[in-house]
Amino acid sequence: MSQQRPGGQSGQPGAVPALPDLPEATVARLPEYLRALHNLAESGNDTVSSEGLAAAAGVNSAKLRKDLSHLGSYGTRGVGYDVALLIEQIEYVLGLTQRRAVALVGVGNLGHALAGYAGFATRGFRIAALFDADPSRVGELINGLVVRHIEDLTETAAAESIAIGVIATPAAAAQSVADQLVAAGVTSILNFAPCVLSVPEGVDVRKVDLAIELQILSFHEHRKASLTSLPATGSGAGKLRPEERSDEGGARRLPGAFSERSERSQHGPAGGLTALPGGLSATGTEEAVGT
Amino acid sequence: MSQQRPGGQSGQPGAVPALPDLPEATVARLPEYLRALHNLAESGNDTVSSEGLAAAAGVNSAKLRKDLSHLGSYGTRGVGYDVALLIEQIEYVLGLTQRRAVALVGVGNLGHALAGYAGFATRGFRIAALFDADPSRVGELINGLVVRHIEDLTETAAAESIAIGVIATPAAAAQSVADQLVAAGVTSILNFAPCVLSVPEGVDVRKVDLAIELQILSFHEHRKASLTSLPATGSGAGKLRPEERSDEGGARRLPGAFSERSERSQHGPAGGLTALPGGLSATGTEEAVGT
DNA sequence: AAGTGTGAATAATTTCACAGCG
DNA sequence: CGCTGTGAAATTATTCACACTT
Repeated sequence: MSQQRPGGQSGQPGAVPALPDLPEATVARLPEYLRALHNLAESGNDTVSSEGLAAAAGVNSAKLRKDLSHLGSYGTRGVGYDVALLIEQIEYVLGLTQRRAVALVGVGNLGHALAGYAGFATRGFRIAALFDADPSRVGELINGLVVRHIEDLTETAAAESIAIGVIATPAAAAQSVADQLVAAGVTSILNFAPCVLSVPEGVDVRKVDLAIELQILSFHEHRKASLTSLPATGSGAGKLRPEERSDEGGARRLPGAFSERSERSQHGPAGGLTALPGGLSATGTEEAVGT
Repeated sequence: MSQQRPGGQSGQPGAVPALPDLPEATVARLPEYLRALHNLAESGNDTVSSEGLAAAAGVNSAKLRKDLSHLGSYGTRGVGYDVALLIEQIEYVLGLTQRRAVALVGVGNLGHALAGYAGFATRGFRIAALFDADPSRVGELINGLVVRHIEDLTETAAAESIAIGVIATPAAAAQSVADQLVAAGVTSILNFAPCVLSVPEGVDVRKVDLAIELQILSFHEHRKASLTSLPATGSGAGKLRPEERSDEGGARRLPGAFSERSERSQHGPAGGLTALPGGLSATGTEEAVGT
């Protein structure tokens, strides 16, 4: 049963993939489920329904069940999912049974914060090395790790079996750092610099850009404001024209007045989640980056 | 022409929306285009083709054209897009014609880094206030701003017209902070704490979770490793079983050996982008969070 | 020619709704 | 009965390919 896509990418009929190739959207949500499950486990729950887990993870239950079904799923009808078993399964699928070594490049403002991030350790990773190009920073001790010069990257990457590189440099340096990471054999990169990286096939890059997140929020603010301040401007404003210099002041404070889709994609807005039933508080015990 | 969805959410036939309601996926990409456009403008280009802009933004040109067509689009056939005009349009749509005020709650490790983030200012936002719950931190001066106690939030939010709240507290405090932000009239929240926030309808929440990003990368690492280390294990390994205690050592270093889809969703991997044609370097001038 | 804008085709994702198991 | 697992439907997103404009 399950296993919707038997053959994977390779058309070869005989080969069975060692791992199911999950839809990307599902992969992106598994970590969220995992966190919720850990919270539940800590609260003493040893079983949970799709409804309960979905609420704790901020998705709807149909989506959750579909996602879990892709892993072959380990629920019991009429009962729910065994929390410990599901944790084990998801951690396995995500490759978290081994603690992966992370190299952080760029120990500026953000780099410092990341180097001190406790969530690294608690969620399956180990910061193994810090690098910077600035000689005046090399040698500095951060959180028990010494900052090395970027030129030592290749050597260190091999010695520490670096699996993931995190780029926290200015944009101007990011591509060069990425090239060096790739040359050192790193095939997964998390990029905090606001620029597009070009990497060879087989290398995964994920990007986090604070300003982009804010700009997306800004769009929705703009949208909400334009909907409320001109409630029924029947004519005019045919299209979008920068002339509308409104201050968007209109009415503040009216939650419940709109009816956008109540759930959003990816890391997007988690608005409109049905309030949690009872003891399943969504508030966890882990800390934010930094504390 | 264009304007695929004339009526917007409201079924009312007479009402014309002040803003087109763009697909979420498009909204999420507009900031990336905007950044690329600013880079192009700085490099002296005053016009760009969809091909060129797409390359600079890390997407393919068909997607870019479709995205831009949703805004009514301002290109010239046979020529391309006017860079300055497109910048103006996108900034308008994203609501960046006004500099929005941001309140940052939690000035720990990460909060400090965010408070010093230059991209805030350069990309349309103004950090207007810092808050923390820890009395020993209140009064501290960060980047020219004094840290206030969280209790002053409502008052300050009104005085400074805070549009967006950024939560950089431990997870345990995040829900409470979100409640206070909402109570103060803030309808957009960027959450760095690893937990799901429950907010009333009409409030947008976006989440950034470093550990989740790493775990997604971990999945792909795991996947790549299992594909290469057992190249043709015809039988066995029928499903996913945590027994496989392999070290995934196998073969390191083989870019170009796999053939995943060469482009990825949302903020996901930007792998496989065709190398930029000529002068359009994707490397910008902006800095990463922190520097 | 060169390159946008867009219908139509395809693919991915989400949601529905319910059969069937414990 | 309650709740999972899942086909089928609905929705959303991406890609193709080309008519059409400058």
